[in-house]
Amino acid sequence: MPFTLGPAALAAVASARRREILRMVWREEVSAGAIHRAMPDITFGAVSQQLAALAAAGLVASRAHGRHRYYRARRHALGPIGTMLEHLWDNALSRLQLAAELEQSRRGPRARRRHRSTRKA
Amino acid sequence: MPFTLGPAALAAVASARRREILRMVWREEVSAGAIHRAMPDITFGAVSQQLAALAAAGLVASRAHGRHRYYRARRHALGPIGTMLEHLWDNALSRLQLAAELEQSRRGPRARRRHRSTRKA
DNA sequence: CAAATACTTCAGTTATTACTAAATTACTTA
DNA sequence: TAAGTAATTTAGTAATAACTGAAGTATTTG
Repeated sequence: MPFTLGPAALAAVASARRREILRMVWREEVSAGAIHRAMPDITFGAVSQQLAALAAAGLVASRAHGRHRYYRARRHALGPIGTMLEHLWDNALSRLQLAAELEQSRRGPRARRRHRSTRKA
Repeated sequence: MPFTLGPAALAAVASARRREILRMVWREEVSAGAIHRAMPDITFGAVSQQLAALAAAGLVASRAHGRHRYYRARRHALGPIGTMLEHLWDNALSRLQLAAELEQSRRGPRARRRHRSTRKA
């Protein structure tokens, strides 16, 4: 039983943010923290939530080691969708599209400005 | 240039409602009205909007004839996603899933109860 | 041309999703 | 065991998507 790719998987890859994460863990295991460091425009919590969504859809597997948790894509489970994503990623045009999408698709509240330590000496 | 399948296509097939429509027009041309008749739980307007979304994503083509408009899937444009959808549809299990999803995935306002003529004689 | 039919578009409503900030859990190490 | 680090979880907020009901656009037909 090689895992039947369901509607949840389609919903999961419909999000630009989740595709960005999927891409990071496509060929190697990456920790949640490292993924967050690569997308500093959102909080660690937000990254964790998206990882949970990908895992629930069966698109990534995870492994705990110490206080880290490593994620990797379950490529074989993605079947034809995996092929599609690889094409998408190979395509230079779509790299621009991704940037534009991430810019535009940002939902939810905007991060409040952090008071940098410049203030108050 | 055989149409590059973009992120919009992924978003389009992420919706259970749109997949249901895609399936109807997968092997034959079907008019907007006929599609609506097959899904009487939503309005004609809602169907028209979803058809517009599918068309914008390049997943369906349409042809006007008289006062009808006929839609059909652009199967070749879907590439690997098409394959995936066909697998999904062939699978008896996912047929049950679809029913459950359509039941649950309904968004937006609920249709207001029509006052049946029983009231007020 | 008026009425009917087939469909699309618009404005408004609601449900869901993607986030934030903060609280919490789990593990490691001093 | 206390403090620190890595991650998850929770409660609340904002933006978007899927609807409804109604108005608008063509096209056919009496």
